[in-house]
Amino acid sequence: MSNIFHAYKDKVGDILSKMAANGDIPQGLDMSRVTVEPPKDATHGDMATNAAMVLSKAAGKNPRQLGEALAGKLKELPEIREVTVAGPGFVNFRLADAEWASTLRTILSDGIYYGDSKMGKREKVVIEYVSANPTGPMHAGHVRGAVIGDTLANLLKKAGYDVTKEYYFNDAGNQIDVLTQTAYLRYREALGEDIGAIPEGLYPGEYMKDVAQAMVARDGKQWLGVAETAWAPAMRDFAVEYIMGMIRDDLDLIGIHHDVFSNERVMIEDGTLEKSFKTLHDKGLIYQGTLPPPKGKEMEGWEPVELTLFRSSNFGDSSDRPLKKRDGSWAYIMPDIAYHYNKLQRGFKWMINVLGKDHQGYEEKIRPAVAALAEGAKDIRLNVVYCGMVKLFKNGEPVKLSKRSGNIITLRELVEEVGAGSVRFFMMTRTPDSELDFDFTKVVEQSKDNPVFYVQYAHARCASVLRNAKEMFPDADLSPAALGKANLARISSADELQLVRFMAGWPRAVEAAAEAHEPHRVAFYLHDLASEFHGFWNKGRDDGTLRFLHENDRELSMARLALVSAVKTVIASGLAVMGVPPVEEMHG
RNA sequence: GCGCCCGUAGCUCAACUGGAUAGAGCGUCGCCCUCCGAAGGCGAAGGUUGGGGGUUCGAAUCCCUUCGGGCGCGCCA
Repeated sequence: MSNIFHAYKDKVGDILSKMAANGDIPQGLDMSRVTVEPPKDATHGDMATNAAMVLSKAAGKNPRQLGEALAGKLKELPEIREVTVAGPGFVNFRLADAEWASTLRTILSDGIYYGDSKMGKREKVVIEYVSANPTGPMHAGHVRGAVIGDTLANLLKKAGYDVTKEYYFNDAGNQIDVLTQTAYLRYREALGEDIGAIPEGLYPGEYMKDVAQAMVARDGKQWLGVAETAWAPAMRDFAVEYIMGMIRDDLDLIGIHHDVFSNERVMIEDGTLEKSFKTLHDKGLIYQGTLPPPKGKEMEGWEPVELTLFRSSNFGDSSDRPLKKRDGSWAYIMPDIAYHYNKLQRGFKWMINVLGKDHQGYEEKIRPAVAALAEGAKDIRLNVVYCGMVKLFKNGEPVKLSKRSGNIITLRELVEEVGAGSVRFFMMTRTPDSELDFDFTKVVEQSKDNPVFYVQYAHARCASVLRNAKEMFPDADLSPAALGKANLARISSADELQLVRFMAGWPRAVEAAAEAHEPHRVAFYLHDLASEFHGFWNKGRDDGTLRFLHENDRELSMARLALVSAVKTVIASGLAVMGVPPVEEMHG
């Protein structure tokens, strides 16, 4: 357990237990609200506990009094240097320098795994993201959800969960029929036929020509002049597989690799769909009925019709939902219900879906079904993380996108223009559900306006110091393991300790971000850490004694290099969660 | 009409999920390179957290209400 705040919370807990045993406070108080956190203002101390305020009422004491009692006990611990009671009853304390030296050694020995937590207790969680249907290459609009999902998955792994990254796609609905028709048209074109303009309603993208070319290469002319029932399945399967291949390649460009791909057709073919429907049916949750017209919304051509309905209103939904269309075929939601049933069957009790904000209606339909299928299990969790839309800008001007004219920006173009690392980082600079302005010009800019650059620059500076150190002390072993043995008592200035203190917060930041499902916090943490580092760096410019390297004081140099190496490590650890490779050197 | 999200500095956003004096970046103004990377840093100015009420030791955060914005609400995915 590397989270130092947990360690001190335990210490506070021990003291409170002893106080209870001594009769200083009542036995059996509810400790669940007691926290040990860094105070907002660092001048208050290294850590603060709210114990006195939270417990005062139940203990029948005033918070200041209780705080003083707690402070007295804390003072007896050798690892605590100073204790004060402040404000309404906060107990603030400072740690002995040796504690920070030990934190530094932990970072150096844990390396990129520093910040790993056992919080998740290996609990299984399936996180579904991207889930674009195979109708074309990934475009810019898919990227936000992809990056948020992947980073969240990485974050939950780091926090100790057993994470499965999953991609689900529909390969049996209307979209796929359109795809099949388009593919066949392009196939005929590839074999020399003049097809004219692509008709309205089909996919106009040039990539469909590639699909057709590949089909010709495989099957030649064999599908010309045969019945649609013959070519359609072949064309469909080929196109779906080809485009899924494109999508996988696109995802690979930004370092995203799913563990499991699930699809609608399999749900249908292996009977999962039928089984999930039957399960609902056997529970008496399916009936034939007619829904009232939707309120407050003009429905053109609405007419009452009897459909196969699911009693989702039993599970908190505002109305029941049709599972079959008028013609008796499945409504789109049914395969998705089956897919969630499949997740339950695989033993997942926790499911996270990362969706675009425009899919908000999806959740209220799927949640009741999951509740119904969960066999009354109380510990089934379904979380939906909504991602805001991305608006693209160039030189401050919005980039106009139009699917019809084929003017879309693909993920590949995005990555080729600004780089995978920048794309990933930049997408993480807002809370997931807020809209994001993505300005190409800014993202490639090499200045502090660009958070990606700012963080990378700090990492590069660390690397640079280590390179310079190698020249100054050619015989020195500058590996993290060796630097961990330096005399870290030499790390003693307020600015250095502040840096260590901030890094001690990384495990805590990981846990908080994982718990809140807010991967963007990793980006903010890294930006703040970079800021602390740049600040310290510049102090060395003004005050020579604060520089990292001192030719005539090898001991101090090694201690400071340990600090630099630790900063480099923590930045790398955070970038790893974000799927961004750290850079050793900047080139301009 | 109903449901979800949001409203914080001139702009774009944070705020460790209820903590202490609400913080960054941009923009504006001033300062710092003989010195490990100035692609940086330091400082100044800028706020009734949309308005009103409530809950409690304590509210940007929770509840109610009101105003303003975004999204979604049969058989499209």
